[in-house]
Amino acid sequence: MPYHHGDLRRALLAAAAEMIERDGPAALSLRELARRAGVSHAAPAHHFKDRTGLLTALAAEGYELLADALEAAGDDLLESGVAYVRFAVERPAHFAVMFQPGLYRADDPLVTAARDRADARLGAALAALPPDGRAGSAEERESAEVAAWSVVHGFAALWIGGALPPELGDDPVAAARAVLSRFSVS
Amino acid sequence: MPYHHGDLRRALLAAAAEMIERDGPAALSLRELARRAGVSHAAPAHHFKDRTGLLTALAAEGYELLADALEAAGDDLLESGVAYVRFAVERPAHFAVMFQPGLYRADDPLVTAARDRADARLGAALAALPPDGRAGSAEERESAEVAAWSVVHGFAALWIGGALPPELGDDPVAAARAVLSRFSVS
DNA sequence: TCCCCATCTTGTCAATGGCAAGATAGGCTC
DNA sequence: GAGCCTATCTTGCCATTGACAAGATGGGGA
Repeated sequence: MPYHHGDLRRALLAAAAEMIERDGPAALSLRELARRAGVSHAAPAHHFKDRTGLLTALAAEGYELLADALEAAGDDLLESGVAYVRFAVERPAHFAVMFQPGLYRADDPLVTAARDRADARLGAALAALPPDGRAGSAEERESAEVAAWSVVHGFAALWIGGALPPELGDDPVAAARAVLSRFSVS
Repeated sequence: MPYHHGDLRRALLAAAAEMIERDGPAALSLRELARRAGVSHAAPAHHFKDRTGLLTALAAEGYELLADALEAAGDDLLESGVAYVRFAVERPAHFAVMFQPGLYRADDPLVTAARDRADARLGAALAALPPDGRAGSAEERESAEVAAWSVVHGFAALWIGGALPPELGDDPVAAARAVLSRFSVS
């Protein structure tokens, strides 16, 4: 084992995601991460400063991945919603950290930049709302966009939390497509 | 200060909710709780066994409170949704714990009983869907119910997380009413 | 060749959760 | 009213953790 790990930062982030996915953000231990990576207990501190710093890096990475997923989905509203859910289900650790701003430094430049990118993609998809092009007042439009975002986010959160009825099946993406396609705003 | 606190269990639960509301479930410290209640560091263990036990009690209390709120809202779908959001905003600590099953013992009898009660009330409100009484297939009905629940839950989660645009104002209940009233399923 | 600095290690400290053993007191029985 | 019984609370202890300080290592550039 070389003195220099070579890719410790990435290894720590991956191990952290795995650990959070299994036992939640509260169970994340820097020392346990270090043991898994085969380095000393103080090595992570050099890359992330402290525990909050690691979670901050995870959140930034999460927003980047979410932006990528939304970008790949294009401007179609339904496909963007499905991509949002797929991201949440495939990266539950990132998702859990991202939407608990108290866990990390939400005003970190890397985080805000990535979040802005994701928000822009989300806004572009929501611009397709309503499909027929008729727009009401600004308040009505705002309410409709928030409603659309809420369904998608709520479905993802409830699925991850295991709160949804088992009748939906075990494929979250298919279930999301079925549920979201039934949604419209008047 | 008497040797016996008199109402330590309730005092600890209240202090825990306050603490979680400020800094999240991860920041909850049994010893800090004990200090605030003016008891020794091991006193909480008698009432809750361990940290997980305290969070389990909080989750059970949360489901009871949610069931109460839904009960007071009656069978009206919109009012039930607003009540759901009001509960989440007024008791963010309970809400945060309840929907992170990894934090507590989700199979605890007190938890499952309270959750069943809340689920029953939720189901009763969702039975009013769709308003015109025309029901499609069982799958379509399931999708519609999950969609309705998802909007409400997603709105509450995003509001608590501070992720929603400030244009919605600072009154979550009014904003929820505006957003949810614009929602319908086809 | 030599030095600089990013990377990693060892050592230490306060705080935390959890367990064990004992002290206290309110209430019940007789 | 005397004595016990048990829920409640305390003191003491240990392993683990996050954070910090100081030092070791070695790759890359001047």
